[in-house]
Amino acid sequence: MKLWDELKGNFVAFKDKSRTVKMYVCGPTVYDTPHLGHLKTYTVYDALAKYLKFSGYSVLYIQNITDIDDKIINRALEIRDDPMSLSEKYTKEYMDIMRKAGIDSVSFYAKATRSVPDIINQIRVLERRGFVYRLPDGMYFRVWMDRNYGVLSRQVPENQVSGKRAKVSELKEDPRDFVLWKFRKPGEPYWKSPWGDGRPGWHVEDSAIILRYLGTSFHIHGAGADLKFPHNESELSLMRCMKGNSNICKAWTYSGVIRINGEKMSKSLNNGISAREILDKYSVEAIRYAFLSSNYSSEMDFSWGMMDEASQNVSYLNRAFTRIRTMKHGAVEIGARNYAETFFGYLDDNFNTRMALVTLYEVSSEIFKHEEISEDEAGILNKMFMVGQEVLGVIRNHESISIEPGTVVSLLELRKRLKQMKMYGESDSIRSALSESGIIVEDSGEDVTWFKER
RNA sequence: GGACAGGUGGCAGAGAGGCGAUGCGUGGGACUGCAGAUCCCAUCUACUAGGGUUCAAAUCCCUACCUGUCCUCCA
Repeated sequence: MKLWDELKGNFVAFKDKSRTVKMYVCGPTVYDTPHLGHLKTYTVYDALAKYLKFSGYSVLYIQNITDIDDKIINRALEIRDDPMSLSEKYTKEYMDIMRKAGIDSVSFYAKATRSVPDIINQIRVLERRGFVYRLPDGMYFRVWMDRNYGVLSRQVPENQVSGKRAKVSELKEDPRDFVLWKFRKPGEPYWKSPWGDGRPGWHVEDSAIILRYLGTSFHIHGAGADLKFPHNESELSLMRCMKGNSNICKAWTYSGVIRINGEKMSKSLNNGISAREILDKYSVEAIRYAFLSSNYSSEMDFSWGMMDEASQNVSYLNRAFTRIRTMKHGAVEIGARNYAETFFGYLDDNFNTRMALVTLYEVSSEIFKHEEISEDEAGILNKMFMVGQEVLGVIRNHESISIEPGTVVSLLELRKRLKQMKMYGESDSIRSALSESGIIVEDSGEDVTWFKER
C-alpha cells in the first residue's frame, strides 16, 4: 500500500509485512465533548489501522490524550471545577464516543499527565544541547537553532513571525519560540521538575510520547489538517533535535477538516455539531460511510442531507451483503475477481476509501440483477463485503438481533400460510409487529428476507 | 498580506490529454394482494473566466476572479 507523505510531498510504499507498522495520531484535548471533526479524523485512522491489519501487517497505534492544558484549566475555572476531574470526565466521554463509533484499533492511549517523566527527560536532553532557555513563566525552545523549522508547513520564518495576530511575549528570544515547561500559577495542577513546579507544553507532549512508545523511527503520523502548524511543525522540530536528522516518520498524513456552511467546524465559531448528537441520530455505519466517502485528506462539507444519503447507501450495501450470503449458487459470474482487484487496488492507493465504496456499490447493483451466482464468486464477494464490515465499518453486523432468530422464522412460516389463504390483514399484522421490534420483513415473490433495522 | 488546497451537471463528489465515473434527486416503466426492496429507461453541448501548448484539454502552461485551510487555541 502507498500513502502520501506531506513532508516530502511524495508517495511512500509499505511492502514489508514482517515489520510492525508504527502509527501515531494526535489525540484530543479533553475539555469538552468531542465534535464531528474529532469523530471524522479518528474514524479515518481507525479504518486505516484496520486495513493495514487486514493486509497482513501488525500495527502499533498510539494516540495521546492531552489531559492538562490551558484550555482545561480555563474551562475548569469558568465552571468552578477541579481541572483534573474535568479532564477525567471528558476523557471518559471521549472513550465512550470512540466505543460507540466503533473506533477500537488504538493500541494504547497515552495521557499527558502520565507521561510527565518522559517529557522531562526530553526537555533535559534538549537543554543539554542548548535548545532551552528560561523565562519567568517557563522554559522555552530556541526555534532558530533548528534550521529546518518550517519544512512541514512550508512556512518561511518571516511568515511565522508576521502573523500579527499572535501576541508574542516581549521576552522571548525569537517570537517563534514556544514553551516546553510552564511554571505553575497558584491553584493550578503541577508536577515537580528540575526547573521548578509546573506542567508540560503541548508540542513537547507529543514528541515525548512518540519517542517513548515508537522511538525515533516510525511509519505513519496522523492528525487533523489544522494541527500542521504550529503543532506538528514544532513536534517534528523537537524530534529532529533529539535525533539529529529528519528521518523520523515515513508518512505525515492529514485528515481534511470538516466544514459546515462553508466554514471550518470549530469551537471558536460555535458552529460545532457534537459527536454525541450525530451518534444519536444516525447509525455508526452511516456516519462512517459519510466520513469515508470522501478522500481522507480533503476537506469535507457537512450537511444533514449527506447523512441521509449515507444512510440510504449503507442500507443498499447491507441488502446486497445479505443477498450475497443467501443467493443460490449457480453458473452466473459477474466478474467478481475484477471487482475485488479494483476494490483493494483503491484501498492500497493512498487509502482511497471513496472509490472503494463506489466499487462496493457497483458490485451491489450487479448482484441485484441476478438470481444466482457461482460459489467461487460468492466467496470473493463475501470477502470484499467483510472488509466493508470489519475494516471500513460501513456494513451492519447482522448477528446482533434482538429476537431469537428461531422465533422470527416460525412467525414468518405462519405469515406465509396466512398469505396463502389470502388472510392479508393477519399476515400484515405479523409484519408490523416484527417491524416494531426492529425486524424488517420484505417479500420478493415467494422469497422472504428479514433483517434488523438501523 | 504570505503559504497551501480547491473551483466539475439540481446537489454531493471521482477522474487527470482523446470513450459524458458513481451516488442522491427528478420523470417514466416493470415487479407486487399491500408495504418495502430491487430492476429497466430517461434526465447529457457538466467541467469558474480569458489566453496559450497540442491533431486532440475538464485534464498541461500562463493570467484573472472566487472559495477554504493555516499563519492565534483547534482533529
